[in-house]
Amino acid sequence: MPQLSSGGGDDLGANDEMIAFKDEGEQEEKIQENAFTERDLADLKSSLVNESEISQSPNAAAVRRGHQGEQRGFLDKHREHLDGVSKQQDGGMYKTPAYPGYPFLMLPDPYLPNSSVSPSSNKVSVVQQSHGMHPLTSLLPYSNEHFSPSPPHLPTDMSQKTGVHRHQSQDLSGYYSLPPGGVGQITPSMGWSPHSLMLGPSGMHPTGIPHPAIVPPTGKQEHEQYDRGMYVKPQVEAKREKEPKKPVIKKPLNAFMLYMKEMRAKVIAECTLKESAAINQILGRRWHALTREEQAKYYELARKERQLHMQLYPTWSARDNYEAGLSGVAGAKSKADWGKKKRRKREKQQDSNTGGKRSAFATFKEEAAPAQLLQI
DNA sequence: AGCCCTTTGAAGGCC
DNA sequence: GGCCTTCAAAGGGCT
Repeated sequence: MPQLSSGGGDDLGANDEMIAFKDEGEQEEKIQENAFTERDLADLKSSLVNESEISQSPNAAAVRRGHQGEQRGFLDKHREHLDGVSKQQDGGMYKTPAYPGYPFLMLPDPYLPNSSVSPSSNKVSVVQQSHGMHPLTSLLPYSNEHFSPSPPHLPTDMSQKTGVHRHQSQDLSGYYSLPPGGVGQITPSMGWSPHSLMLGPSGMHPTGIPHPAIVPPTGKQEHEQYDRGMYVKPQVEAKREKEPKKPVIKKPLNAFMLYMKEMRAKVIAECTLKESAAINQILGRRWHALTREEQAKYYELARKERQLHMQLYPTWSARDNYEAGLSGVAGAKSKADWGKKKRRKREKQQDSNTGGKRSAFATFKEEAAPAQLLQI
């Protein structure tokens, strides 16, 4: 198993090493990249705005009018934001060998009505929270309060599955100590956020530690009906409750996913876009435009997420969610459906290899922003 | 209702 | 070890 082969150290993030970008002329390239990103974002935005204008968006014209300034403002803000982060993390993970603990501690009140941890947060609270918040807030539920140096609920030997061994990582308490004033930019909308404390019974880890990675088998985590104790059972779910199913433990988010969670709202606000596919494209490009240090922040976060996940669910394997087809909305897909999906994907790939049917979005991409969009 | 699209990264299986 | 596949989030679009 890969985990085993990681050398047994506490570095579960062996794979979190930074992607080696071109070293040659890197700075220049980075600058060009940023400049390009601006241009490119403008292209994408304007094409998308045009498109939405056509499709009767009443704000589209106004958006386009304020387009240039807005974009400029956003990029500046973005840089300031990142600068701020860098400053906050000065002496952080790459300067200090022993990572002193993350400055992640502004605890947003998850119970505030406007908090983006609300079920509808991603739809409504488009402008907010990301600033001044840090993704690691999501780790708060696993602070010292829950984690004693040797969690009593964790067996010394985690291996329960044959061939599965998820080693016990080092004392995490150091990671989750709460340095005074250590306020990062935590987005409460990120997966492992304090609101997970409100998880219903199905979101409760057997150890008693609630975890957002555990979602009811009936649906996507993002629906978050368990939020703030305001959970009201939809009929369908009430039905399903009759036949108890195993709670779903989701994969921990990787660095890019964490980045997306944090930045999505910003991009949506700035670009007046909602289509996730387009947003994700922009985010993907921005991700590449980040400096190594900036990316490192997210790799580190992701590493910690994995560590926690591993400690909480030592026997969990990513494979667990494969055949169950648990990522679907219904969450109750049959193996047959899963097989179908697999086949479809294979066929799709074959199609693309043989110049088969292309997605509408791919077509749109090429029409909207020809060569530039695909660069970086 | 449920899948698709789109992104990157992690993990697991297969050869 | 390299390659391939699946899943993680998100939400509009499409069937």
